[in-house]
Amino acid sequence: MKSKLVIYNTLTRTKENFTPINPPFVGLYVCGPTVYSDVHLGNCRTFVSFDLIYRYLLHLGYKVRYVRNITDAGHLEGDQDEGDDKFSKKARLEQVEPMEIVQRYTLGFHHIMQLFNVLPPSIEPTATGHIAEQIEMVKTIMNNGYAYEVNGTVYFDVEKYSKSHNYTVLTNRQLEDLLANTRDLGGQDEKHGRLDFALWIKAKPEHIMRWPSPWGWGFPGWHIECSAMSSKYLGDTFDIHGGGMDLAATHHTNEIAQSQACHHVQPARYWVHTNMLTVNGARMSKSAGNGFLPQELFTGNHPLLERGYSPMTVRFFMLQAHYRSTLDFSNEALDASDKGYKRLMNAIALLDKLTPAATSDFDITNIRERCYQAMNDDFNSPVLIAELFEAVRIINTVYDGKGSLDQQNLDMLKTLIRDFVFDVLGLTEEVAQTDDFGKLMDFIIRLRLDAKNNKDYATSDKIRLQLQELGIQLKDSKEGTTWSKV
RNA sequence: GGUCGGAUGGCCGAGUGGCUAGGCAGAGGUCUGCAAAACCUUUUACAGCGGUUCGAAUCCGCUUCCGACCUCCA
Repeated sequence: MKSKLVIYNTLTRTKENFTPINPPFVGLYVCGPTVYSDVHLGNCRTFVSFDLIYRYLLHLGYKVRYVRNITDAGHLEGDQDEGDDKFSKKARLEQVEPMEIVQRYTLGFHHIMQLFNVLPPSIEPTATGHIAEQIEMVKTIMNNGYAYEVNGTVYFDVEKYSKSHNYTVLTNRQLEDLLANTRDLGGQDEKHGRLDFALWIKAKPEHIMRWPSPWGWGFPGWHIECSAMSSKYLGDTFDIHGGGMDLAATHHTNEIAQSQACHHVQPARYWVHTNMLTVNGARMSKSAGNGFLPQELFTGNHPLLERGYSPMTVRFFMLQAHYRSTLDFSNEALDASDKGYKRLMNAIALLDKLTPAATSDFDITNIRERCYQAMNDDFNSPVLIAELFEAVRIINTVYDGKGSLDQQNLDMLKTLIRDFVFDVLGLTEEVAQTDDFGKLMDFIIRLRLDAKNNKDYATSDKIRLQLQELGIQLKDSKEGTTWSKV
């Protein structure tokens, strides 16, 4: 296993060598979507980023159990531990059952993930499917003395926890500062401490999504589901826990506290946080109204978009930035990625047309080594892509007859492309050249060649221009004619 | 206000104490019936001011600006 993989760990704020607890197995947990509305592009970036991580771990030969949850209960409007959960609110607005909301947006999420060629996780557990586990966990935390019940709601006692544990381990903040910036407890507030958060919430009479518990009818708090489900499927301590950076300060901080209070161990060894997608420098978010839905991006049907971009162009765009950097969205940047992606794919399409020579002007081993170096350095996909464009130049040069590859290097080049472009980056060719459409194109190209051989340039140009209007670009060369979608 | 992270050429975006990132765009050239593509060459750079160093865009300090989190968000 060529594994000198280093991963940036939010817990230590440094890059660390990746050493699984129980190799070759790797446990990976990622906080999934809350399915009360459509996923926007920023959400997608996180899942594409972890798809890259998952794919590379698989490529290295690890047996990865990838758990990514669906939050379908307990996520409140405003994190004040009061009011409605997001599903009930949306359901009331649309006059449907909350679980209809859950179903609709879960299906939508899966559809979008497929378009982005994001591999499904090994297990995709839901919060509503693990109510019993969550209740058990809350009971244990209470028994361990880190939670208390008030009128059917159970709160986590942050103050008590922080006497023996580092509550702010992920964010390095001072507890006093947190306290200073938290609102005053009102007279009617049930919480003992300002930072306390709900593990279990008493259902109001009108609340539809509710389950029986030792504390009466209620529903789980937002954070407890991830603790309960990650420990159920990956163990009390597992290898990697991931999510968007925005979750670190609250959700993940509380997850760690709950898990510690329950199991007396850190839940995850490596905490990985992906950065935000921005628009004009500001974070894309649901509430700011600057979010794109994937469908709007694909069709170009949005005021900020000049045209539509294909899912693979968008995936490529995302992978051209490192997952821990913000990525700024713009039409210009998408255009550049679109052309770059097509350049990459056009070169790959030429790969099968290359004929091996007796000698080789290029050494693919070096490029391969650099590709691994890039990915081993905290999954540096932009550097990987830069290396792959080196391979693109080699392919084009050989195709132009200005350089040669022997059989061994040609085979290595094909393996390199398969491994890194398709397996690790998860890119796909959006138009297959071998299907019926491709056969049809071959036929048209032969017709045009006949015309050209007869010096009937009027006909050959007509064919070329007509195809261009249909969005298909012909390219003549010594080896023959190829085509690509514009 | 607190914590954290940024500021790289026309745009996006890597990286690093001395060696070309890459993509897109621009310029010139080669090839070509035309077109496109490809290939070659090439212009524009590391926010500002100090300091450390033989040498800093890269380390340190200060300044300015920006963002994220601290209230729901991947």
